[in-house]
Amino acid sequence: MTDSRIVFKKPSDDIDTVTTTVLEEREDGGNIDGGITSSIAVFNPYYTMSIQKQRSMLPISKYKMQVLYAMERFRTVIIVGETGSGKSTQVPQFLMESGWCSDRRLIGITQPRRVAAVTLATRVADEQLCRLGTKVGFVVRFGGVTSDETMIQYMTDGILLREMSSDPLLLRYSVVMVDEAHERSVNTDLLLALLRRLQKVRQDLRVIVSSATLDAAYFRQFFELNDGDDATKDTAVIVSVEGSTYPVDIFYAEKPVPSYAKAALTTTIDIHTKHPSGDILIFLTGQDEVEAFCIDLKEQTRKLKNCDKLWIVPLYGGLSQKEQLRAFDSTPFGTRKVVVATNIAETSVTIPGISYVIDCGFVKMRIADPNNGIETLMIVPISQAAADQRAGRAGRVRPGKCYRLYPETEFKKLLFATVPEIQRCHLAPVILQLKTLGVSNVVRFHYLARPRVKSMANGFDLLHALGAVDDEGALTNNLGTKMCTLPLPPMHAKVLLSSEKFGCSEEILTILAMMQIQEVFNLPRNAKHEAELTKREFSVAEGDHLTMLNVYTAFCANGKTSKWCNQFHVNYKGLLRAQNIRDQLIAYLKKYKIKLISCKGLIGETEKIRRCLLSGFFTNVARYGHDGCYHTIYETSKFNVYKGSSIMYRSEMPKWVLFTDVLQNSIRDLSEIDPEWIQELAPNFYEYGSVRILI
DNA sequence: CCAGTCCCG
Repeated sequence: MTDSRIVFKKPSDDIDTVTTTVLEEREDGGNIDGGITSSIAVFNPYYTMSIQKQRSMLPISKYKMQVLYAMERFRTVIIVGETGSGKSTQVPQFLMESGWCSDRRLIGITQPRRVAAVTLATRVADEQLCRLGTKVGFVVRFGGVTSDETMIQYMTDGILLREMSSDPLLLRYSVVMVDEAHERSVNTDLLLALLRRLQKVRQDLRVIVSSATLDAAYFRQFFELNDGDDATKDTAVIVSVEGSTYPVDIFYAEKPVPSYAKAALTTTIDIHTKHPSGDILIFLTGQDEVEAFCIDLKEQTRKLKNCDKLWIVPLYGGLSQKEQLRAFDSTPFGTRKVVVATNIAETSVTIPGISYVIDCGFVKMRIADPNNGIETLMIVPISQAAADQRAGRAGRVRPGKCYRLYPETEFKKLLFATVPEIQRCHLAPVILQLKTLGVSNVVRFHYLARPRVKSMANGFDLLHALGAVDDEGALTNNLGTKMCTLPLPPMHAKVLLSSEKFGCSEEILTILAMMQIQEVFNLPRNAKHEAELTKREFSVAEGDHLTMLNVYTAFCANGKTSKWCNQFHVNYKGLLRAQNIRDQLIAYLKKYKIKLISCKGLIGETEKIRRCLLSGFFTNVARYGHDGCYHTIYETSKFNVYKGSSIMYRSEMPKWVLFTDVLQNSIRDLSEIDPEWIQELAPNFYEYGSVRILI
């Protein structure tokens, strides 16, 4: 441990950047005094009060008049407030109560996650003393509750993007509020850019940008950027940073710590004696590590005598809801809760009672290589902003401490902010989305953050090779427009749309649904060997995609029960989701009049399926090399095979494979292919004459 | 030995 520490300040300590900014106007300077006080909200401390009293106690309530004024006066209003300030629940109610729905138009609020849309709508319906789905409703992928009476509609951002393709002017809405804009996901970035564009033709549309951080200036600049039309030059910023932050002391390790578990328990933090109260949140990069760490903690607990008991909670997305909720349980007296989490605890889940955070400094992130377009799940250093966000989790109920398992010198080398997703991901889906909405020049579109030119070219190359766009880059009539509508990434959509031709749409439908879930098998550490054996039973020599088909078929044949899934270590939660997705895709196939044909029992059964997969995944093919690795055709990358792949059970590795998932340096979800098929199915993608291996 | 980030339609 070094002496270097950084002290997080309370909002009220920092007069320059926080308390003076209440409402800024750009045009006429008619400031309204916000009168910020330094009240700090903690984890719903008002739960004993009436709902109306609780509402009035929220920090945002003091800004009600400012919000309403700004909405009258400005077309875009940026609201900055911490989680817990009440902006997501209160602002829509302020607007509804002051007549913003009187012309039967809706206030729409977008959320990045489905659960948030549902829980916010439920809460607001409670506050309005109405049944969910009447005045207040929600819409998410697999359903929703709304009616003719609905005035406030919570939804996922994906739903609103989709709605824009059928109603480009969003005429149903008087106000659209984009919540969690600071997360800078592809969807929120696109929505903001599209809404800005829409404001030019819909003068009456109000946009609220809701963000938890102080980069309001960036959003404001974006909405005001003069591109020859200054009708959009009216934006107000309301900053209400009061939320729930207490000071957090930061401690750095002297040198980077290689082993999370040992370091955290022995050298960096003395969990048991030094600190009087507060639970501990530990950020690791992967689920596997989370489980391993929990086992370590168990060992420690056994060794402990005469000190705090530790209570061992893993938290990651793969857990069932019930298992996730264990992280919320309060601990018995004298017991300290230790939550070991993936980055799920950065955004999706907030655990109350945390006073200590241990930050490993890394995160797993999906990143596309702009050269070959291959998306890989990589372990990368976090940004300074992400490190501060993690630290902030220690200061929600009382002053806290954060231990960073790396030196301060390393912290200073980190990127200031996380690169927005649109600058890291594959752009083919983004291009399709914009094309659907009639953005003709996708390259010159006014992005919130401009993607790299090379990635853009790569996105177009793929869409062209798939047949979704023509030589001019315009959507092709049949394939292109259908691909835009399907709730699948472009390569997956291509596979589905060509499945009838290959005579195996029934099987492909199942495989694609299974490919949308994260893990097919659970391999618990305590029953690893047994789980391996049952997994082997399902495995097919030709590869993982046929294995997925096997699992789903067996799941259906055995009554789709959780009991069966547990017995065979199959991911029940995932399979139910696969079933939902499958049902939704069937509806699209009916709409497109694509017949459900099965190849079961026919000659060349698996060949049909693998050819069909290749019709969409021809960019992801690799050849087995003498070095025991798989190499892409132009030798741009080489990979190991993920040890959980079905083909690892084979005595001899297949010479050619297609892959549909990449983690770090390993390809996962492989199917064996014949290289002859590549030229047949993607005649224009590779320069066949020049590639010696294909001759 | 290699290693189940997180979400959206």
